[in-house]
Amino acid sequence: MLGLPGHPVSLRKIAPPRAWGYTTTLPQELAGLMLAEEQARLEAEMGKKAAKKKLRARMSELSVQVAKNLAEAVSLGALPGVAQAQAEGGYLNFYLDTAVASRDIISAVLERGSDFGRGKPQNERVMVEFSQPNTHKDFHVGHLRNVVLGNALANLFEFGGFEVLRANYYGDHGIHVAKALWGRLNPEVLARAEEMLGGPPPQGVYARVERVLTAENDNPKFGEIRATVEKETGRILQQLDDPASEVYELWRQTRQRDLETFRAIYDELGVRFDLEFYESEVEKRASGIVDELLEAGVAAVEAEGEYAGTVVVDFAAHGTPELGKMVLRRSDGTTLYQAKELALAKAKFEDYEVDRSLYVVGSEQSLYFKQVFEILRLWGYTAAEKCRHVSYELVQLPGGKMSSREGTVVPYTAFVAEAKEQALSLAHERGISAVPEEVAGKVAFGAIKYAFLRVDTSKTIIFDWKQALSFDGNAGPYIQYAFARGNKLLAGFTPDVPHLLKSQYTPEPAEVELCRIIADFTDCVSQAMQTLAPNIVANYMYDLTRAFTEFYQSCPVLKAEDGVRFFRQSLVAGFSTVLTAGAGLLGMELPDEM
RNA sequence: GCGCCCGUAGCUCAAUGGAUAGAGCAGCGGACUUCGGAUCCGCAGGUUGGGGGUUCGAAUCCCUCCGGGCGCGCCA
Repeated sequence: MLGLPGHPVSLRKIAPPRAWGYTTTLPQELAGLMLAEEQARLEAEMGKKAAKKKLRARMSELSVQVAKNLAEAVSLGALPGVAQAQAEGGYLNFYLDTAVASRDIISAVLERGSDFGRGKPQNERVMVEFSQPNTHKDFHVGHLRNVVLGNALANLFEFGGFEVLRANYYGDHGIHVAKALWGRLNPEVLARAEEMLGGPPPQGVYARVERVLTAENDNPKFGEIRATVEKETGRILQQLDDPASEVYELWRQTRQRDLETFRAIYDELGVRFDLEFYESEVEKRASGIVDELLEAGVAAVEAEGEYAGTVVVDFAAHGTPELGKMVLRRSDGTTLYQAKELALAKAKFEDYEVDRSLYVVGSEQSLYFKQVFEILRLWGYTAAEKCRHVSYELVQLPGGKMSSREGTVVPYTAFVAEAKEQALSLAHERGISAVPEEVAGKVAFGAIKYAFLRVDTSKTIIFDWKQALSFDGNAGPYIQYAFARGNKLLAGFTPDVPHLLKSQYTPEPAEVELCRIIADFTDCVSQAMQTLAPNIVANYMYDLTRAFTEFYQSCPVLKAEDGVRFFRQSLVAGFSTVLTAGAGLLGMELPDEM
């Protein structure tokens, strides 16, 4: 539009605190081009650094001048909605007519309602696998990050127009189960071993047995017990596959009990799954999968060396030596975990015809998933290209890693109970004695979910009770509180878009700012989806809420005269709509009052 | 040893390569007899771990060093 052949002009939104509009850095880019020749000459003369220094002032002067010239050359008529073009420093800014832009965006929100920001149907099916808890082990706050994250991602893809299948994959089989069952079957022996070890045992049978198996202790008697445990857990593991055994029945019952516990947690968190896979089921197909991979030439029997007799995928033979080797079947004929993973992946592709597959799993599995996806690719699944490991860092304690063996995990139930109590006591402090349990729950879960989601997934969360239970400032309840306040301003209000579009009201700066942020919602959600980063939405929610409270502070709504009140109520309604949509994406509930 | 990730204010975190690096907490000082004080406003706090490079422009990209986390198993 500015007649500059061959040079792309990109417009960006003006950096937030400044104004509502678009900007281009074209003047600076042009200044750089215009002085390039001279710079080359100077560089030869005095060296690069000195040349740059010398040209710096002229460069910025020139870009200012170019910006001015361009601003004068722009014909505003050609740019609908733009009120003025202005040179500022080396930037060329296009400012929107904020009154018009504000009315337009509020109207758009009120018209589309809860569909505002929603993507067009993509005609593509994406499976999001998350949570994957192990039965016979405790559910702790580390697992919570996964659930909350996976759920938010699934919501984002749904909102983005994809058909989403939420999948869970329960670890209900394997050595950890055998260990837990041994502890249940041999409580006296376990207690005796713990006596020798001293110290308080950790919570949960699995953790207690695990401690006995790994603790340092020189007592020969203790060594005997340990040897017994090792032998018997091996036996239990085999019996798990024999429905006639007594162990099998115990497994069935304890497994069922744990699955119910998990489901109660998901229910409480407002998370549902479309599909539930079980390791004990998938396992049955694992061996056949290994045969298929052998036949396909992806895997091979190892002839010699430390892996002699196993079935491995040697990535060096397939052009990706950096992935090393992956063993699929032991030399004794039993399969490894990854064989189950591949069997499950095959089912996902074939039975559910997924186009994309997301695996929400901790970052420590990063190499593992590279290997798995590469095997799928070698196997011929084109959808393997669209498999993603959604990696997130662990939740740690100030003293280091959470360890069930050392009894340092923060159990889910204790944490949630504490959060609810905190919500109630804060309400009491504020003089509201009759807080409905329901509201306290929403506030507590809002705080928890927001706390986990606002942080970039690549950052380790150091769990701190005080901080996790902070309900002030940049926290979930701040957002909920604003919503509750906004609600009060909407009693008896009915949106009327045609009327709004005719409004002659000139909004105050706080109102314009709120509108500007509302207008950003669409970009926010698509960026969050594309980068698999729900924290973008969480941070957006905070910005949006902050703009609202500033508006609330400076612009009376109910007390304003009719025309102004109508505009402001429309704005509040738009805010509430977007806030509700964003909260829905994060899996956060917004109480009508609190 | 090799690979991946992280390092931003005292603490916890933001910032599609773009303008004066922003919030919350903690600290200090304030707020209209007006729609809800889980709120708002102000002050103070920064060599973006160090160094080099690329670029008109770097917290962001590249190299290197330092510090921290994780992974590299016939575990799951």
